Amino acid sequence: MIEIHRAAVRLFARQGYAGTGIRDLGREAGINSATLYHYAGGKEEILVAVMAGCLEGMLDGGRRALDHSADPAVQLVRLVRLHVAMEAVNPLTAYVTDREVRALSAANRGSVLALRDDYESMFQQVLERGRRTGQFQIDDLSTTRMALLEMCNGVSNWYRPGGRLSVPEVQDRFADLATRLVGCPPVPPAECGTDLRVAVLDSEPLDRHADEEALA
Amino acid sequence: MIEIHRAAVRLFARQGYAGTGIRDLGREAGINSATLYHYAGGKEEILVAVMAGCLEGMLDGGRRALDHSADPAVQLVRLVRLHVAMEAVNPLTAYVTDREVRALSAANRGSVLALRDDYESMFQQVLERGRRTGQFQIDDLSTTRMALLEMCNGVSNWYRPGGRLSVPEVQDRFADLATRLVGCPPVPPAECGTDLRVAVLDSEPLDRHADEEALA
Amino acid sequence: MIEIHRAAVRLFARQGYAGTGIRDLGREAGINSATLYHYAGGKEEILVAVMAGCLEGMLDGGRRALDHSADPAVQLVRLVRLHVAMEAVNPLTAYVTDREVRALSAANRGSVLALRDDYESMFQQVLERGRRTGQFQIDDLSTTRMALLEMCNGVSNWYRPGGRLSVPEVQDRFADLATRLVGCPPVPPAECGTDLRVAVLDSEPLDRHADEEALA
Amino acid sequence: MIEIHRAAVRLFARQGYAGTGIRDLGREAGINSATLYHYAGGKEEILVAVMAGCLEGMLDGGRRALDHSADPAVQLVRLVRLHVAMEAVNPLTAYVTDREVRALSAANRGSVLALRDDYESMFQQVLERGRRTGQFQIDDLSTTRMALLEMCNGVSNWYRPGGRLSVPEVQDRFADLATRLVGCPPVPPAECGTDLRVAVLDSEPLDRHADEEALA
DNA sequence: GATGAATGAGTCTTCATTCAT
DNA sequence: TATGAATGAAGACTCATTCAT
Repeated sequence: MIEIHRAAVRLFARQGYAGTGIRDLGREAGINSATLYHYAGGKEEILVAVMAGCLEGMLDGGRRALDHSADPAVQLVRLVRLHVAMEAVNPLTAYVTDREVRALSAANRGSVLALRDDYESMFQQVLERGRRTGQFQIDDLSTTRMALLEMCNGVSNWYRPGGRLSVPEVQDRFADLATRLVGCPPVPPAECGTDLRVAVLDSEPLDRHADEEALA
Repeated sequence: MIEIHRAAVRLFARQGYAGTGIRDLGREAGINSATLYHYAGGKEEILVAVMAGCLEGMLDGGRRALDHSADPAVQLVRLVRLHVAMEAVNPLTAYVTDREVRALSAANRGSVLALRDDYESMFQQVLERGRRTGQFQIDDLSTTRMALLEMCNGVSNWYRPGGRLSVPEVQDRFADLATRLVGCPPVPPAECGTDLRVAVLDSEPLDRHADEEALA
Repeated sequence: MIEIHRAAVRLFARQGYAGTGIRDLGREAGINSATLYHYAGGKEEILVAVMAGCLEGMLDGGRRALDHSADPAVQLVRLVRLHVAMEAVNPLTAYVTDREVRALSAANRGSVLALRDDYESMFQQVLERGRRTGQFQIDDLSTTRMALLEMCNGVSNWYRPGGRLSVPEVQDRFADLATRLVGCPPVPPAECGTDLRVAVLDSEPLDRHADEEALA
Repeated sequence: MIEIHRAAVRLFARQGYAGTGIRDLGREAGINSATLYHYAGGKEEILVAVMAGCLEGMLDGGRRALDHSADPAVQLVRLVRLHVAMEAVNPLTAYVTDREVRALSAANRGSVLALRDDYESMFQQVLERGRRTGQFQIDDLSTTRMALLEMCNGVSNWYRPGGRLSVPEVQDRFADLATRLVGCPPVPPAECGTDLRVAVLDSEPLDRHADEEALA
């Protein structure tokens, strides 16, 4: 049930997975904690479903970004725009997906990490090709990739829908920052996907009242 | 006792604060869990001590960085070099300090956040002055500050002492990335503090056997 | 659940509140200690419920005793007969109610003491009026009230249902002792409420096997 | 060490034996809890010593009271005057002695109860002889004895040195109440021991600041 | 004589989970 | 479909006691 996932994301973001009880989840979702098992199958199953949904959304978006053009600069900007939009539109889901991997049991952690590695390898490949073509001025490829990803992941730490900046504004800023980071000129708007949009995930809580200070 | 703090940081980084029991802490430190109370006074006290030690170390370093020169570019690079060194030399302590704030009770959270805000305002001020002097090309100041800090904080996610890169090498890379981010030319080595070093914190675990996969 | 309260009264009377563990309570009630929380909500909640039930029973009885007649001598004897019956019929509950007030946390202690003060003020008022009318020969009112109440409270220390004396016999004795104490002639049976009876409280243990030596 | 016993009585009266930790005792006495073992030998040993001291004091006084005269009325009044004085002069010690018997382990409980039974049998014998001589009008001897003792024991619940009444005043009141209870005329002052005094026990705390509300 | 260090067993309470209804 | 009841294990923390110093 969608409402369960939303309640879970809200609480996991606020208190952490380990710090959230199954009764908290039930109360937040408005159901009995035993009913929660009926629908969602258990605490870890909820977390896995949330993470899988988020990572698959990012993978889908990433593949579409790469398909659009063969130019590494265009690809990078489109990847970043999509990633940032995902974080900005679904900050709580993205936050939980990024930070609670360690809470998973070994088996689930493996499959989630596989998805994450798939996703991150897209960035790696684009950076490699951009350096090979001479478009990117990158000193250490791995360091740059990590820095870029951390910078983008961080959006879920501070951005909230309805805040000072619109999602496209955030995308513009980060597209600019990303090209600076790799040392290539800005990509003209025509090609960089200013129209790229991202859907609200099922697991993303809608109510903006209760969790404004979720991440302090 | 220092060994307790080290054990705590090791486990908090691996399993999270809420996911770590005080019996786990005792076992990791090689003492009875009751003895732990004798020395450290409780689970949250340990976390607070670790965080305060880390943040005060960063504040001290940051103040020294700013004192050295009035040039924003120099200040920025020195701030980044120190911050990155702190994260690279004490990755587990920095990681825990960054991510477990929500686990604190209200009173402790307040004082820890005060320290963190003090620290982050140094970056804010340097960026502001650099933009005012025209040395930095910054679109949105707040976004840039967050991106910069997230990028630097991320070092503790992937760097480990003894890894492929030395700490000075990481500092060099991030100094370069930071100047790119703010749109200013590289700062000549003579002024940017290539000699800046950072001490190993008391709370940073030394043993590299047990936590290789700590953050997966 | 009533059985939990009964088990609690049995053990609190035998070992004291602080000397009784929640596992003891569970074992005595025949349930898991976690189940006890499901029903009773915690150790102190149990004690508060027991005390409130007892004191409210005494207050109700006391009010009825005063309503029956305006004659202080009649009122006194009826108060004493009811009080003594309550102690004799529910000795363990009354014993715990009287002696474990200090175990309560501040908030609960306040409300319990308020009930007790209400009850004791009934005695005070009757004694005052009896002295004013000249029916009672009382030297020091406060001392007499304390002595009278302690004497009556003490019944729960030594009386047990099914013992040598029946409850009405104990009532007769104490009615006599009370009139002696205040220096007034015996009240004729017709008016003094020889028919006053008291109900067994929900919290009073029924089983007379396990707690014969409860109060030694 | 006397100071340890005093601290213990203060805390046992306020929080109960089971509710008082050995570290509390140390803190109250101003010494380390390990030192306490050196002098006093353990928690229960302290309680036993306090109780024994109190009961032996009462036994001594009781024997002297009986030796003075063969008249049951005189004996009763002298017993009561001494008992009440003991409770009034040493209220905390008497309170603890009366109420913490159940906290003792079997062996110690036996010997303490033996002392208490010895003491109470004095009252029993006096009452018996008074009834035999026709001086006392007693219905049920056992009930009267319990009522009398409870009434006198209760003094430690509400009397505090330095309060509204002096000790001799309390003695006067209770001597009067006791004769009323047994139905004999007042005993002339000349014979009833208006000069009977009682010593402050070693275990009785002196400081009246901290424990005014000890027994609420 | 006095204490800090140390601990196993205990404290109350909450946990995730199952199951009969 | 949905839940109250139930529990063993675990949560953080305190206990009375011993012992080397």
